[in-house]
Amino acid sequence: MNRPRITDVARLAGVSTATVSRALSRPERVSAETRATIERAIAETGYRLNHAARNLRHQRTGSIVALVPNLANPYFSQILSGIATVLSPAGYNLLVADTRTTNPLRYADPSHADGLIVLDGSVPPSVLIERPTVVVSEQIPGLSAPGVLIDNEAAAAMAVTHFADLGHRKIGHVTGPRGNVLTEQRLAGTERAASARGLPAPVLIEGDFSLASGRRAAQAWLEMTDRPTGMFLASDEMACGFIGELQRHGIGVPRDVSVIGFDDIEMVEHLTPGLTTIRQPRGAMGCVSAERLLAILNGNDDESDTILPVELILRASTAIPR
Amino acid sequence: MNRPRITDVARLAGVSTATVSRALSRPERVSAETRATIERAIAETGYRLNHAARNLRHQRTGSIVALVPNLANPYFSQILSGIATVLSPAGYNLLVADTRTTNPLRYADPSHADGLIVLDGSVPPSVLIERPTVVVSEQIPGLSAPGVLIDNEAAAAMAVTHFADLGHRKIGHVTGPRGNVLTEQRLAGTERAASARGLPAPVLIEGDFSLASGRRAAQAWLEMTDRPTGMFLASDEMACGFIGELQRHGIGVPRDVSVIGFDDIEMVEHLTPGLTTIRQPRGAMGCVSAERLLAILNGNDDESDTILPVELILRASTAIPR
DNA sequence: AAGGTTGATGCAACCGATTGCAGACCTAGC
DNA sequence: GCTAGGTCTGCAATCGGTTGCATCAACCTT
Repeated sequence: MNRPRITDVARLAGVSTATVSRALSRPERVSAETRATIERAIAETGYRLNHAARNLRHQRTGSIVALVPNLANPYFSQILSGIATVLSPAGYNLLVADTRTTNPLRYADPSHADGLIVLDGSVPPSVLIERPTVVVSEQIPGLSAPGVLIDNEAAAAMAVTHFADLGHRKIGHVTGPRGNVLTEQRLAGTERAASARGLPAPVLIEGDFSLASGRRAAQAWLEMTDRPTGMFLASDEMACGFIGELQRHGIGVPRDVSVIGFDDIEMVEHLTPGLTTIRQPRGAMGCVSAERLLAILNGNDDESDTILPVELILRASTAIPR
Repeated sequence: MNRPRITDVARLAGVSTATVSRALSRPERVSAETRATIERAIAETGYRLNHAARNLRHQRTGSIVALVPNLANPYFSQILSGIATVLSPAGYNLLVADTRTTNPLRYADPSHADGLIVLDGSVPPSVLIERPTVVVSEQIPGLSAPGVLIDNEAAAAMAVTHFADLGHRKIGHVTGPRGNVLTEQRLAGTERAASARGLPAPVLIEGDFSLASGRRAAQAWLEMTDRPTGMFLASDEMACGFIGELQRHGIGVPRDVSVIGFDDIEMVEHLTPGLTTIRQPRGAMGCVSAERLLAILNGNDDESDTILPVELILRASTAIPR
């Protein structure tokens, strides 16, 4: 037995398919009596709407695609989770594409998705102009899509200011890869805040956000003659690597050096010592980006960026310098 | 200007839409000459196939949905990542649904997805019978879908055997919630291995896989008069909570108690001490489950379960008892 | 009572492809 | 020269709904 179609319901209810369709999508356009008959027929046949057919007619797909650089990375999956909370009640499906394994071009196609949420700053803007797009976390140069961002400069300034408040004077900063938007913004904030508090220019070490580069930064720190007492690292992963490597060399955190990270990924709460860090509101970033995209799809959006507030989470990796 | 349709290409090439369609899907059925003309017309119009229309005609969706209990949990996102690697080259879209915020029934519908990969053992089997389904990690009682699983009992036995090898005699086990399939299997393995090695019956503490329940287990351990020297916890999260709480009370790991976790979630490598644990091959579980589902969709599958091997990862949280 | 509303319903075109069937043409075989 | 077989292509139905427009009855106005 085949799946019942709208025709079957219509026949059983003794009305046209048009009426059944209307009873489903705009019940108020159908008389109460007919509606009841139709509902009975639907129940009897076990009819269920074919979304593919409806979507074809409506020239939409009912899906939103999220482009993530690495699905296995918890940083992104928490944003995804926020996106899902908003999309699902709105009746949209969430399609997830890992840009390492999937060609993003595939989803620029209108017959795949109604809109895109881009979590990967390295996606070429040419891919994205075809569909409504919102970018999260990383702005894409050359793309005029609304972004859901944080104020990286102010966030970095918070970290440095915290060091200053504790009495640190010699600050170090481990950056992300040079040229990256996030890197430059966090660096600018670091230098601005240091100068605003009358501290000497921060010592810079280049990293690449990865754990390994944090370890290398620790080596660099160990070799310094005049070591910074407060180290601000542009990602929590680097901070983990940094602390781990120092501990291996008998350096105490925060006894010998205070450390601040960036992101507040889940694990850093459980490190010993717990990592003081800048929390990005990842769930909220996901929610807001989904809301913004839905607004665009509904035709009421203002094109502006949304800046979400960050928070300095105080844990045990920072202390007064000795 | 509207998006070009197959009709536009046909008109420009001077052929029927049927021929264009064939040139696209079965080029060998079209003469080389016509094919060339059509390709030129496609290039000129910038035509791109509408997948929604094709899928409607083919009675398929081109999407596979993954049902996850919690998208923000890295344990699941790594499985998802594995799924994505397989699905994408096969031309399928990956739809992700968080069962906390989405009604799984929505995706039982054939007009939404061609098949399901279920990572949530609590999804009622009635939802799943309608579509080809593969379950991952947790078997669902009453559902006869192929599963991609690990041998939880053997895995637990590995942990206990390791304790025995180190010379521990008094073993404790923090379980998941009683009644859960995973809980019972791991418990059975724990008890079997203990008895096989001639150890006294393990001390049991009930947990629920969460960090907080690991902390509670630590309280319970602290209050014991005859404390187990080797504690095996049924999840890494619990192990984190357990160790953190003990350290807060000045108990050294592995100095005073050795600890083994379960899962090998990413963060436990970076704890101090690094956690000895049972690694579940999450990426592989994702890959295999996707492959199995594709096999079912292509009509060649054998209905059996796939058991993937686990591995005991030795780190610094286990040592010879003092 | 004629004309104007309003509300409920049906007709049939449409979304954009795919495909069974049949016709046109060509070649080869006898 | 005629037919069988093969290749290439087009016609038109189909997937399963949606919706603009037309129709018609009932009710309202004046």
